[in-house]
Amino acid sequence: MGILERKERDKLEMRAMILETAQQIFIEEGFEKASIRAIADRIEYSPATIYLYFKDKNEIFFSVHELGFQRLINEMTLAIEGIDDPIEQLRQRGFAYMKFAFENPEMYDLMFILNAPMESLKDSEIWTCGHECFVLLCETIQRCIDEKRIRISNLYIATMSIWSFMHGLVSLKIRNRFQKFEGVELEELMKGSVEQMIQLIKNE
Amino acid sequence: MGILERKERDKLEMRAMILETAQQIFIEEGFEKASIRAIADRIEYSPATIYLYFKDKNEIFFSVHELGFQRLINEMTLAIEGIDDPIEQLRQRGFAYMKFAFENPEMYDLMFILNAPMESLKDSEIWTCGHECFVLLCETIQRCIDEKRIRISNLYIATMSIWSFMHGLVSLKIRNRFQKFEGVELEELMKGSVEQMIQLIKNE
Amino acid sequence: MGILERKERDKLEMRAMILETAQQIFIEEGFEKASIRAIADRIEYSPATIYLYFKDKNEIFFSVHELGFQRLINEMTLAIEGIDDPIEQLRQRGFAYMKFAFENPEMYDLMFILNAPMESLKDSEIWTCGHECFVLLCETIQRCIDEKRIRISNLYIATMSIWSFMHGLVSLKIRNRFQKFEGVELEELMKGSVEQMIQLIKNE
Amino acid sequence: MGILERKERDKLEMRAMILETAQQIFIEEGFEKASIRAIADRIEYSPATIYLYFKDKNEIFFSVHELGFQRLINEMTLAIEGIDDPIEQLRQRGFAYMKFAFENPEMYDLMFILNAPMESLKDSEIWTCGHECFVLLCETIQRCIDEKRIRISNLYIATMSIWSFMHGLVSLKIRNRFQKFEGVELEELMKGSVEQMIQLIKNE
DNA sequence: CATGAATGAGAGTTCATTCAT
DNA sequence: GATGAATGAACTCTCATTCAT
Repeated sequence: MGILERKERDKLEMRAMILETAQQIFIEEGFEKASIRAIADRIEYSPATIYLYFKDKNEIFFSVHELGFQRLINEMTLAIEGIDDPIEQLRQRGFAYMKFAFENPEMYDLMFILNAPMESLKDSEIWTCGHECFVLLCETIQRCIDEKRIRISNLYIATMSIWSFMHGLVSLKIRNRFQKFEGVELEELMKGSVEQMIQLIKNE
Repeated sequence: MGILERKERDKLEMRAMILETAQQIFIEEGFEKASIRAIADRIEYSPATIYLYFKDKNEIFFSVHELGFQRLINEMTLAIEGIDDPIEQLRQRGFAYMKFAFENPEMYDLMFILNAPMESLKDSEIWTCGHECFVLLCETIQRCIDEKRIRISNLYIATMSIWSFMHGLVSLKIRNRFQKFEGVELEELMKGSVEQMIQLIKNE
Repeated sequence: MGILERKERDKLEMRAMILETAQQIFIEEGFEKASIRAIADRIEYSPATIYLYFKDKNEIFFSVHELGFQRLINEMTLAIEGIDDPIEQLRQRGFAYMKFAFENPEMYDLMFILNAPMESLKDSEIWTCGHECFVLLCETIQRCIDEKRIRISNLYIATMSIWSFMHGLVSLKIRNRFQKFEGVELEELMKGSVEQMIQLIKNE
Repeated sequence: MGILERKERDKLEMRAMILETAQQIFIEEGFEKASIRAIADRIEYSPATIYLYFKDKNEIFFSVHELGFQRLINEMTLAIEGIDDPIEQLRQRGFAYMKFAFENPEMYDLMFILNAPMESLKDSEIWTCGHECFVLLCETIQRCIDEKRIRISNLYIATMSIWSFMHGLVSLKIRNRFQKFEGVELEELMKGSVEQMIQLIKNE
């Protein structure tokens, strides 16, 4: 029925609107400021309304962080379009990851640094969205291994190392621990580090 | 003179006491629980008194995180005692860093993840304590470079890369993003990654 | 006619369903948990629908408490089946009352303690269901008086006294004011009190 | 020191003021309306201030109900002044209890009907204030028993029965379940019931 | 020096109820 | 007849901070 469909669509739109707003607020003002009330104010609904669409605050931020992963997954997929060489794929995905983090630092925070979204995961559940993103990285690395293009043979170790390296880079930057490097064209330096890392793991 | 000196000494002692207590509380109960009132209660002074010694909460946590750095610097100094080989120094310092993080996760949080302590830095100031620690790492790496033991020649890039890698490892663990690896002897895997990293950067 | 009748019947069925559900919920989870939404959820209708059948929450609880009275009246009727001696009837009805209260404490609450159901009574109305139950007690007591089996001659005073005594017993228990007696086989003590009361009012 | 004493006194006065206000509000508007905010508004302090003097809402209402018991105990003590005959003491204490309940119905509610104050008692604690009041009743009854003035020999049963009877009377009245008797000079009838009860338990 | 007292601002959440559709 | 959507008005409680004394 057209009516049911429309209602369903409206409902989804409202959810999307809440999520979009929540996202905006903490991108602009940080996670701490993103209270239920603040969201409600901005969409010009009452706080109670929010609870019609989400169980509690954690559910909202878990959903927002899923949105973030959709975007990141998208970026990392686009990043290798038309590229066949697995090392080049790795490089491009690394840069895409960094770019995402710098363009959306609050979102990156939520996705990879804050405790909040993980706390809303019940024990039985799994960090699905994080996993999907992780799989993308694994694919590229698996190809690198299969084609003997990198000097690491264990997939787990390779993935963990590369991800950790990338996360360390961006999170130290985001949380302002790279002050010592400021003034030296920090972002250039970071890109240089990624490049260096690739040179190191590359076979020959 | 004696009087002034005593006053000065008293003041320092009080500061130290507050810091020690603040440290205790959030090592035991986490950052969230370490409210001004909680600290005041434990030292049996009033909250207002704390403001005689510290400008605000962030300043306290900045100072506490300095304590953390003293301990980390100590660990990293001990780690290389009697070791001359720079690569071995690097390995031991890496493990010491990891050990510190896992044994003091709340402190590591404060030192390298939380925004709070950095927010108390005025623009003119510098992250001194972080710097000292950083310098230790630089020394080892500089020796590695000088003696051509690693495949990186730029000190900045080398330090940034190695530190990022280490920080990524421990912070993803602390913030629970390594769920995918759980069950695979996570800590073993992490140590394996560090070892792998050393193999990669080592010359020959 | 048929249509109107059916509609009328449907309406009554819906009311009954709502009441039955409301009753269930607070028997299981207590008065506090029995929100309009909780009822609506369980019957799988919307909260708004409930307002088509009941003016407000109090009216629902008034009706539910009527259900309770139906059950209590039933118990008190069964209690004297085959018993002719009015004193014995009194005893059995007393025990039946106590039993009902202990087996349905939340319902007893609603019937005799909570304000909610009485608040829905307009001034002109009368507490009919309470009255019916009251009448049963009066009948037995009237017989006791007529046959000179008790030492009280005024029906009002006798009824008020006996009911008050019974209600006092069970309500102090339900609301946890008998802590001092805990450990002394409280329920035994209470039955002893009832028996004692009967001995006291009995003639000879 | 005078200063310390004054401060101590001020503190106690503030506590008393909060309690007095809390009491007023729910005497005037009922327990449900007696929110922390309502209290704060009336004393023209902020809600947060209340928490400087009381741990939480339950503690306030527990304290208020203690005040009530002080008053009740006082009334019940005065009630027997100059009276030696234990039966007469019992009568006077019964009337004093009833009078208290009718003059302070909301307070009686809190003391003997509402769950709230009991919930704030930890398991280890005991309902001290209720106990003290209870003891008064016991004393009188014990004397009645010792002097063989009543037809009950078991102190527990006697106390439980008499208290229950009295509580039943006043609580059914307070909670509006005596509608059937309205118009018959309800309060007279109730006093008649008390008198009747005394006649029944009296020896000879 | 130390503090008791106070607070403004804000948090998340729940509920009975209404009304256009 | 039924309801989805919405809300206003509450609720308790916590916190960093200030200031007169």
